[in-house]
Amino acid sequence: MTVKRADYDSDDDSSRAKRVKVEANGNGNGGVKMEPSSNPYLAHWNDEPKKNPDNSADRLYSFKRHGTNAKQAQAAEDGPLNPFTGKTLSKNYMGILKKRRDLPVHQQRDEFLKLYQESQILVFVGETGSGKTTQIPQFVLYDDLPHLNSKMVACTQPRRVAAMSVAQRVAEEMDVSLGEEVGYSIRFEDKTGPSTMLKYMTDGMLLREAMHDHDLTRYSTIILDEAHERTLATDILMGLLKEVVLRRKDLKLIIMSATLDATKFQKYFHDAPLLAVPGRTHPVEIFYTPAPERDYVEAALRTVLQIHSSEGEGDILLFLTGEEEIEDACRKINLEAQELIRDGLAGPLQVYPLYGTLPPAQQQKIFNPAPPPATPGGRPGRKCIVSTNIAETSLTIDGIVFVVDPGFSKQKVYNPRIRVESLLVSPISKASAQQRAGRAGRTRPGKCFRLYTEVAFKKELIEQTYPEVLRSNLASTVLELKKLGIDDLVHFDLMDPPAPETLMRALEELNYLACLDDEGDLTQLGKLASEFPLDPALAVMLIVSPEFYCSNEILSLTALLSVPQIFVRPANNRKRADEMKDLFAHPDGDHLTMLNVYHAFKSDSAQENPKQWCHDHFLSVRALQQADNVRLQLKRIMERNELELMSTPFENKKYYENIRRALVAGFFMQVAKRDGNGKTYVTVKDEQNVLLHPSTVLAQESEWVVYNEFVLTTKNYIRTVTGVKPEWLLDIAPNYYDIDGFKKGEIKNALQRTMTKVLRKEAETKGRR
DNA sequence: GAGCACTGC
Repeated sequence: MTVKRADYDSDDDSSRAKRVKVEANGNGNGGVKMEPSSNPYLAHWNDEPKKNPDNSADRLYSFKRHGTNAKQAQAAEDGPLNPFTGKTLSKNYMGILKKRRDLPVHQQRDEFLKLYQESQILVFVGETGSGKTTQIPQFVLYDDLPHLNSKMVACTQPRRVAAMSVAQRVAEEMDVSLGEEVGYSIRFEDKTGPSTMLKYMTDGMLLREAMHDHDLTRYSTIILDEAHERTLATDILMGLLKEVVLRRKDLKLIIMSATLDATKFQKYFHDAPLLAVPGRTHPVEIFYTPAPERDYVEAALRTVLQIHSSEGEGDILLFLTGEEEIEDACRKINLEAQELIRDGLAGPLQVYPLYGTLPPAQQQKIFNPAPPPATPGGRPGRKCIVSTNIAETSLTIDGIVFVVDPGFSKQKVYNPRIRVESLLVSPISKASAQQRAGRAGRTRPGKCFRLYTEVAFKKELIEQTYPEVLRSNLASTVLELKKLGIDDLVHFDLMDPPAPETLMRALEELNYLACLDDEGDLTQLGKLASEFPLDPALAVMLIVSPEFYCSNEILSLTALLSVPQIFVRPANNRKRADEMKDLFAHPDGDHLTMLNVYHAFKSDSAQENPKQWCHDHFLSVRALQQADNVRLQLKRIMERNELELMSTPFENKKYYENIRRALVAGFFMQVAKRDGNGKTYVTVKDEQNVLLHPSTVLAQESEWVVYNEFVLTTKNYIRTVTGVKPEWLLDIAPNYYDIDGFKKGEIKNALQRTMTKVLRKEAETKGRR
C-alpha cells in the first residue's frame, strides 16, 4: 500500500497547493527560472548560461514556443555553446552537424516546422535514408522547448535495439551524454534522468505508461515512428492518442511512416496534414520469373548459384521462412558452390544463416567482409545471407546488391473459433516485397529477383501485411484497454477493427478468468492482472498462487513460460540432449520439469559457471538468464501489490500438488482429456483432437492435462503439459466446469462421474463426523 | 517422435 499512497501524493491537495505557490512566485514557467538552490528538484538545472548574456544557451529562452523557424534553430545549433547544456560544443559535434545538414529531411525543415506549428497532428512520410528518426525529434526540440515547460518529447520504436541505438546516435549528435538530455526507456532499462527532454522508447513502454497516466501528461509532443509496421502497441497507441489529443489541446502528435499507406494514417487522423520527404537509396532493378515456380526453395537455390557465377561484385540476400529451411538451404548452396568453384566457374562464396533464435555471436558473423577473389582479378568472392524476415526490418546489412525473394514468410494467424494462434507459411504483401527489394539498394544500384510472376505480384499479393491486431488473440489487449479507461471497446476507434468474434472470445476468456465481471467491467483481480506484463492466464495464476502456498514456485514458472524455449536440441546431438533433459524430468509433467531445471540453474554449483553448466546440460543460458530477469521484475510488482511470496516446504508431500493446482487456476481453459485408447487427447469445450508434443516428459497415463500452448504444424500438438486431476477442475474453476454447459459426450460423462465421486466422499466425511 | 517468423511489456 505504501507505493500506492505515493502515487496519490502527486495528485492530492497539498501538492497541488505547493504547485500553485510556485507559480504565484511570479514566473509562469512552472518554477524553472527559480534559483536552483531554492528547489532541490531543480538541482540538476544548469544555471551557468545565465551568467553570460551572449550565451547561445540563452537563445532558447528568447525563442517563441511554436513560433520558430529553421534559420533561428540553425543559428543556435551552430554554437559555439550547446544551446541545451551551455557547454562548449565539441569538434565531433561540428563534424556531425555538417553531415546532418546533408540529409534529405534538412531541406524541408521550415516546411516541417510550419505544419508542426499549425496542426496538432501531423503525418510524416520519410523513406529509408531520409534521416527522419534522428532529425525530426531534434527539429521538434528546438521549437517545442519541452525543457522550459517541464515536459518531454517521446519518440517510439517497435524494437528495443532501435530505441537504444537511435538514442545513442542522437545523444552524440546533440553533444550530450546518453541518459542526460537524450535518453531511452525500454523494459528492464530506463536510461533517462531529470534533465531528459528527448526520450526514445519502445511503443509497448509508452503504452504501459499510459495505463497509469491516461493523458500522458509528461509529454508535450509524441512521435510514433515506424507506424507502418502496425504493431499491436502502435495500433492501440494511435487509437488512444486520437482521444487524448481531444482532451489535451497542448499535446502534439506526429505519426511517422514509410510511404505507401500514408494516406490511410491521414484519413484516420481526421485528414491531418502530410509531409513527405524523399529517401536516399539507389535504384533496384526488379526481375520476375516468366512462369510460376513449383518449388520455391529449389528455385531460390538455382537463382543464388546463377547470380554467384554470372553477376559482378556484390553480396546476396535470400529470404526464406524458417530455421530448418534456412539451415538446409545453406548446406545445399555450400555443396553446389564448392563444385562451381572447383570447376573454376565462380569465386569463393561464404554462406551465412540468419534467424532470430540464432545465438548473437553467430548472428554477428553476417557482418564479416565477403571473401576476396581466389586469384587477384579473378571471379568475385561474395557472401550470401539466407535469412528470415528478420533482415526485412530488424537488421540492415550493407553491401547487399542482390536480393532473392521467393515471396513467402511465416506469419502468425489467429483462429478465434478454436482460440489458437499458429504460424503459417503465407505469401507476403506488396509492401513486404518492396521492402525486401529495397535491401539491394543501400550501398549502390542493385537487383532483386522475385521468384513469382509480375502478374502474381500485381494481382495476387495483398497491398499490406494484415496488422497484428487482426492476427492475434486479444485477451491481453482487451485487458490493457480496460485498464486504459476504454470502457466501450466496440466503439474504440482502431484503424483496423478486429472481427467481432475475436473481441467476444477475448471478453469471454477474461470473464472466465474473473478479470471482467458479467457487465464487462474490470474486477479487482483484473486490475491487478493488468499490472503484470503477462498474458492474463499467467497473471491470474501468479496472483492467486499464494492461495496454493506456492507463489515462489509459480513466480519462477511464470517467468520460465514467458521466455523462449530453455531446452536446446542441436540436430547433431539430439540423443545426448534428450538424456540431459531426462535428468530434470518430473513424471507429472513439463511445467514441473522446467521448475526443476530452474532450481538446478540457481544452485551454487551451476552459478559458479552458468554458461558452462548450461552448455553441459543442453540448456539455453540466454533463456534462463532472461527468465531470471523477468522473475525479478514480476517479483517487484508482486511486492508492490502486497502479494505474499511463499513456498510449501519441499519435504511436504503436497509440494508439487500445490503447484499443479495453481496451474489449474490460470490454465483451466487449456485442458485436454485422453480419448480412450491412450494416444490422442481432446481439448475441453473446443473439442479439438490433439497429440501430446513428442518433447513432453509426461507419462501417458495422465488422463487429464493442462497445456501451455497449442502448436499447429503437420499435426495438432499440445506442448508443455502437466497432469491434473478432474476434481481440481471442478473445485478451482466451477464456473467454467459447470457440467450443464457441456455438450453430451465423453468429457461431460467423465466430469459427471467425478462430481458424483466428490459428492459421495463429502457425504461419507459428513457421516463419519 | 517434432521444429520457434518477428517483436513487445
